[in-house]
Amino acid sequence: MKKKTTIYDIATKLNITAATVSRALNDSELISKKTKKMVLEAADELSYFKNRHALALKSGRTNQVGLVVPFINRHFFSNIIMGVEEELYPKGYQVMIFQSNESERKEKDIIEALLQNQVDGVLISVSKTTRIKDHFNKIIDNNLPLIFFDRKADIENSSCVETDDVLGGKIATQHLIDQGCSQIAYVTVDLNLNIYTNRFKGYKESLKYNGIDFRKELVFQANSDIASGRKVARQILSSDANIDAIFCSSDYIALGVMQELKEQNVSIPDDVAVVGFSNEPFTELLDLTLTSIEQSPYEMGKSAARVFLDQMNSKNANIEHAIKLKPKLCIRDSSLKNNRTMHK
Amino acid sequence: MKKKTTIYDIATKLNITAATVSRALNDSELISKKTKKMVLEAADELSYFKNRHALALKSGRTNQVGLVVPFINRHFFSNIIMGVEEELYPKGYQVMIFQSNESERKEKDIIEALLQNQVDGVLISVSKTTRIKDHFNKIIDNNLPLIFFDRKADIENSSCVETDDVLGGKIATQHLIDQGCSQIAYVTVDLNLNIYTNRFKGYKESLKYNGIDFRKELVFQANSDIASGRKVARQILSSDANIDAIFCSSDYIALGVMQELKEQNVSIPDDVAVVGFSNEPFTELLDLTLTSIEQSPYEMGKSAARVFLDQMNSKNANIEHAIKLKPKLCIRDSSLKNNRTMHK
DNA sequence: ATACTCTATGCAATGGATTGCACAATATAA
DNA sequence: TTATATTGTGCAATCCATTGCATAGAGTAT
Repeated sequence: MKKKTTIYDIATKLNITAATVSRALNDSELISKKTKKMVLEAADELSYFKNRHALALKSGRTNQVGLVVPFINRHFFSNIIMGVEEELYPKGYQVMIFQSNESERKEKDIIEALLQNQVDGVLISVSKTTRIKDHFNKIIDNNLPLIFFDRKADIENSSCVETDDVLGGKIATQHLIDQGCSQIAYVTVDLNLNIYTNRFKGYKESLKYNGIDFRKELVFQANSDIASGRKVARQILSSDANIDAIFCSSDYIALGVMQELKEQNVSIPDDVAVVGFSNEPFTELLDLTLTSIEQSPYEMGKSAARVFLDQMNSKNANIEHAIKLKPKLCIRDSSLKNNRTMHK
Repeated sequence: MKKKTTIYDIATKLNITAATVSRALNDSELISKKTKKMVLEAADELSYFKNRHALALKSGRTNQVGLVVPFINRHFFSNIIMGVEEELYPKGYQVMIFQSNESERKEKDIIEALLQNQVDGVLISVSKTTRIKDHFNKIIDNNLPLIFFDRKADIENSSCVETDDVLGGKIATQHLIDQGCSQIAYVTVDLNLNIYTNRFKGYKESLKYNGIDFRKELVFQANSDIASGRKVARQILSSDANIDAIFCSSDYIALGVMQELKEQNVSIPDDVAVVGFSNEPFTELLDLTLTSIEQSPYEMGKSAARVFLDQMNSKNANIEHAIKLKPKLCIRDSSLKNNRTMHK
């Protein structure tokens, strides 16, 4: 097993001290050009590279940030990651990516590991099963920037970047109303998460604004996947509710709903208009394209990264930032009752 | 700025030495139960956590592995990541995920950073622009396990896990021939990558096996995206070649091809059958579902992780492993000429 | 009471890089 | 030639946890 090269090896070889080597490698002005050149050559020859752990130990800083998402293989989250990296990589930060798999237990473990790694900050979208929040407070206690994105927890001195989900819920609902719908079913996911309660709030506010009574029996619950969407569609169809639109708080649910409606020969959007949420890529690949709400995950990632940088660069790591990104309605065939050909 | 708690803080508080604290925290049998209890309580009270950098420095091991993919937001790669994590997380390894963005330069930087981090091994799918391979050899020189997955480079003492792409190319082509096609256009991506040369090889072998002449003019080049697929479809249609099938070495290309054929009123699969590669999730969400080759990325990730563990646990880190995973044909509407309804 | 085990703990070095302070060597000024 | 700057290096402590070796103190046997 070959030993790794250290500055001591270089020093011995050149008959100088490690201190000089260190200064030379860091291009200190105290060191003569001749020595610098010597050191650089020797370093190359011995294929030396710095030991980041020694650095971290000495300096207390790592230039690493922790990034925690529920799942990495969702378009939404992987694009957030892209955005964060894009912003942080040029500034010399390494992004350590972890997935919680929606497990509170794993989320705790990850944060423990991040703290052990002495990361300079944590960016996180909380797992939907998370109830306790000790692990978040630990981050704050250690004076590290804590930035939530999309899904947040209520933690003092933390920041967050989120979509204006209330607005998202509103514009989707308003759009359906504009299309002439009034009996709009709403399918929600776990109401424990801020994003879903906010979308729901937007839905209700929009109904009220348009003078339409909110009807509890038009609200359904599902998980964010296709099968669950199919199931809820069957529920809706077999209920007494005489609906003319379904607003799903997830594109996957919407897709399942559309598949089921199609099989049951319900015409979309004429009998029932459908709207999803998140603007997953598949929404425009479908033969019957799906109207959805774009959340700009890439921008969200960049924004979260910038908040982190802000906090790092200001004296006080814990100024709270709160950023809301505007969602955008992407109108497609599944909800557009007139002029379909125009948008084909 | 609050200082972080160390074992010395705990030692001072309890009037014992750091050595004792360290042993107590590691549940050493040398330490009495009473002392252990005291230490554990104090540690909790001071919200102590281990400094991994000190550990790494001392032990020379980090229990971290580097995982490098071209892009994180591709279904194929993100599922490989899932597989790797699934296998390595329970064994106490942290997976550091990086994306090269298909840039040789960034790939080099990442590997440099991984070495600085003293990772215990590297799993990588090489960027398609990578030509030099010094950075890979550096890993081997440092006696670290190097495992390629999907896209590999030719490096001595490294291991690799790949799809049997030749077989993939064969079964897709054979399927098209079985459907009665004989003038099969082939669309390839960057032939610098092993995966694409192998798929191409499979295509040619299959033609030969079936006594069909290989025709150079039926081979087209494109990038792995929808727009490029549309473009190549236009090329194919406007060429003299009178084809009855298009085998695309990427699902994204196949999707673009299908969109374009549809617009030009070419019937799929009756006039032209289409087959893709990778079995991206959208292939079965389309109205006209796309036949494709499943590569089981999740399994590939698990397999790569197991190779890493094998190498770690054997004395010699550089036994070469070479694993080929069997691809699977997923037959869908885009290529199935008869009995379409059966598969609806 | 003496000699001899154990048991539980302390001491000190180690790993790699940084950095304030001291100092030698050289250059400049008087 | 002597005093004074100016450069370029070296010394040693530090960051935190681990661990081989030494040892104090308690317990046991004779």
